Amino acid sequence: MTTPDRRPASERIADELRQAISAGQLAPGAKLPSERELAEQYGTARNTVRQAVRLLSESGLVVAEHGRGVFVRAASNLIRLGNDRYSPKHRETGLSPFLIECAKQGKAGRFEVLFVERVVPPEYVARRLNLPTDSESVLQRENVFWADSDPVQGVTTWIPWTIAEGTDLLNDVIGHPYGIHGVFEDQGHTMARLDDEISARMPTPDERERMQLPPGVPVIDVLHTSLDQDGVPYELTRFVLRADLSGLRYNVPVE
Amino acid sequence: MTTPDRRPASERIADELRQAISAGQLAPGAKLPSERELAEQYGTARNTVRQAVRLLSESGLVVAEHGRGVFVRAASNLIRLGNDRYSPKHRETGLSPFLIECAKQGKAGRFEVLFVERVVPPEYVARRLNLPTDSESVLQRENVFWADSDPVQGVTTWIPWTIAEGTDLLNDVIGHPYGIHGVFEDQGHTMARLDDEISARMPTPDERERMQLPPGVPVIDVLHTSLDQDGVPYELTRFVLRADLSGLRYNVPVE
DNA sequence: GAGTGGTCTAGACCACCTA
DNA sequence: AGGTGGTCTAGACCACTCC
Repeated sequence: MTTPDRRPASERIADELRQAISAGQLAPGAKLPSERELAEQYGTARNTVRQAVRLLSESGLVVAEHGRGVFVRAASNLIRLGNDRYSPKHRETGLSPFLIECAKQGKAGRFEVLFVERVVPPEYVARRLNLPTDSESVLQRENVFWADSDPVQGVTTWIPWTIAEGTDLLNDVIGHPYGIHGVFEDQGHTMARLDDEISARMPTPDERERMQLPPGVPVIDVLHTSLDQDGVPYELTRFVLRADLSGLRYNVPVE
Repeated sequence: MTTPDRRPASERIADELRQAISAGQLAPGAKLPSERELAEQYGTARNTVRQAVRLLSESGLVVAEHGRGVFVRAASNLIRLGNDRYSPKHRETGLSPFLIECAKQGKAGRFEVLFVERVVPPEYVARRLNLPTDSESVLQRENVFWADSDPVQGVTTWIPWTIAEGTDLLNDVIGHPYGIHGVFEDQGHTMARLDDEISARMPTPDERERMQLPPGVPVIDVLHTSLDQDGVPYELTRFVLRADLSGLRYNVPVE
């Protein structure tokens, strides 16, 4: 006689499915039996099976698609962004670092401009850029980046109004051949250092919707500050990345 | 007449609670009404309230404690590790970078050694260290780091056996005043560059247990490679960090 | 229209915490 | 003992997909 499994039924079911997946009986892309079928197989209520599926989905093993079924998630290469995304050596290609990385992975990258406006900065922006929070002291630009048909990044950039005023940065489309950072250089700010603060968290409901995030996928939240040749911060960008499709990489000297 | 809210009741409830939290009516540490009370207030079944609480918990706003209640999570400063964790300037303190960071945040840091053994390296380790996978070519060391009473990091280090053999690295306690990296320097490897590959994901059930992770908290997974003065990789460390208590920071030159 | 996942109900019992 | 969250049941209807 075997020892009875005293754990909750939902965990037991999740475990059996997990094993079937790692054993290859359920290959990436394969469809699981429907929740109603599983409930009957295991002799439980459908809600219990749903709880099991949620456990798997939270650890990123499966994705539920409404009206279609639950599928084993295919492992995919991460698009890695890192310190070299601003390197001058990528200049000559005329492509933004995101598009270069997409090309490497054989994906089609594109982006949309959502919002360009002069605003009052949030506190965490003002603090890092040494600006006041009591006036419209920054220009805010918002973009979304896509790889193939997946939205993978939300990007918000804040630029001190004293720098942005009267430049191409106010337009949706940046005319400068080197993009936004080309404009900064024309204004006398060359990026000498970057300061990236990185966190990970679950997405807000808003982000979940905008990035079409499957449940159980976290986001990587990067607060990037650009520092010029004099150590002055002149631009701050917040990247929110889908953690299942992207990552970061820093290959840097030890100082 | 106002437009009826057509979203699911669970989302509506989650939203109202979210607003109460951000408005400060429910301060950090405060206890929410019990699920049964909320169900009655909103005129729904308890399961619906539970779904709402799950949504909040997944975005890290609240924590449910079995038998006690659901509490607004206190915002806590992140312990940020980054490129300067290996900087020689921290040498003189005689503290490891993790302990320094803990001290800054006013927390008590400590660590445990779980495992020190010669092993066959996993493929991703062998590839980055240019080692074979068909022999016990590396020394593997595992640690857990604590801040106050919370386990915040699992750390696994792999060192080529040719470097580790006969050194202090085989012992649980490293005698060298500069720690593990002091030993590497004695062996002729000074860290000139680091290469950190960063991802985020939900924890495995195993990690969830070992780090006592509340549900809905992701982990940050860092694969760190140390490169010496000749560009040779001589050590690889994998950090798994609780994303709710820790983050990363890279302040680096643009090359 | 048939089948799928998403949401919801109105109960029940268990495991844990506090008093 | 009484209250809390955790799990579970056996239904129901809705929203979406595919044929």
